[in-house]
Amino acid sequence: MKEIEQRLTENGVRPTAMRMLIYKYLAQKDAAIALTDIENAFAKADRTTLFRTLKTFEQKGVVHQIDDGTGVQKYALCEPGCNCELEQDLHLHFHCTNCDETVCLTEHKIPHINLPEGYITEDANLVLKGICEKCSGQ
Amino acid sequence: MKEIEQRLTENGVRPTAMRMLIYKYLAQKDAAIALTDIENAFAKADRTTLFRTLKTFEQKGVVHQIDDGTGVQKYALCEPGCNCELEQDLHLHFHCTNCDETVCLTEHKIPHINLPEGYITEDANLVLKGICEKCSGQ
DNA sequence: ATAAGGATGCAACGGAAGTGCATTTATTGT
DNA sequence: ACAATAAATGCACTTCCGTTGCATCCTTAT
Ligand SMILES: [Mn+2]
Ligand SMILES: [Mn+2]
Ligand SMILES: [Zn+2]
Ligand SMILES: [Zn+2]
Repeated sequence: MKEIEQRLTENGVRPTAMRMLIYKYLAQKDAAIALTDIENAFAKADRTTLFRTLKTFEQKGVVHQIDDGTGVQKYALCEPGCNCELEQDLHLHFHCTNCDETVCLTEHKIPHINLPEGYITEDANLVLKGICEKCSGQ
Repeated sequence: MKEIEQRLTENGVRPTAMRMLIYKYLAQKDAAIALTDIENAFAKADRTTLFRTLKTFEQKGVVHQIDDGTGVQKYALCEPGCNCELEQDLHLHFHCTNCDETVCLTEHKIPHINLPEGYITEDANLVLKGICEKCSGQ
């Protein structure tokens, strides 16, 4: 718990009780988390607070947002040393169509694509979909 | 207009007046189209009809859906010979953060990614974001 | 002409993101 | 310790988009 407090402080996020709980919750999950998930896990807290906590985390580089194509925004903790706010940690994400979970594949970066003249690429999002390792029974 | 009728019929879509107009609208646009766009273009038609038309088109392989990360579903006509319903035409998409338009880059396929053991990839979505050729003034 | 099936229109629902404002809690200066 | 200030939280409400149920209209086949 002390480490969480420190981590938040380092990133310029004031470590309130709520925020540390949310951080802890994110840390113990290996899949990306939607606002609704947190809402269900913390029934007592207000949705707005959770929403704003995620936005604060995102802004301060504690989490990064993931668009996996399901239509709901998900979030995952940034790796230590991840510079996703600078759009330099373009790892890809995998969405399992069986268990509906999305995970970061931080080791797999998005390959560089050569576009025609005139296109200036500033960001990229690559989502692979299929069956995850848990569900494939492998 | 005759060609549109034929195209729809070929794909097993009954060519009603409304549907041909929507097809024509999609054909004359070079960017991906959201339901709201069509709604604005055809003020007289009902949202539901337009919605179901797009779903029918998608199901019959006339259009493919595009998730560009903006949170709104977009659609674009399938290239002749595109087998996107079989998930074999995995071209990438470019979303311009300046003009907010999204285009198909049908010539650029999503590169194959080697995943760890256990992951079975069945589909992929790659969206590049930045400045499009129109907006870069190039 | 009639029956059947498909297309369209109207109304309503639901999920999720987001905002304004009041209230509570923490921080700072005196 | 107290007042002033700022930040965090909670409540209510809104908007946007996708989606569904059901009634009606139109087209097609018998
Ligand atoms: Mn990630
Ligand atoms: Mn496309
Ligand atoms: Zn899975
Ligand atoms: Zn542009």
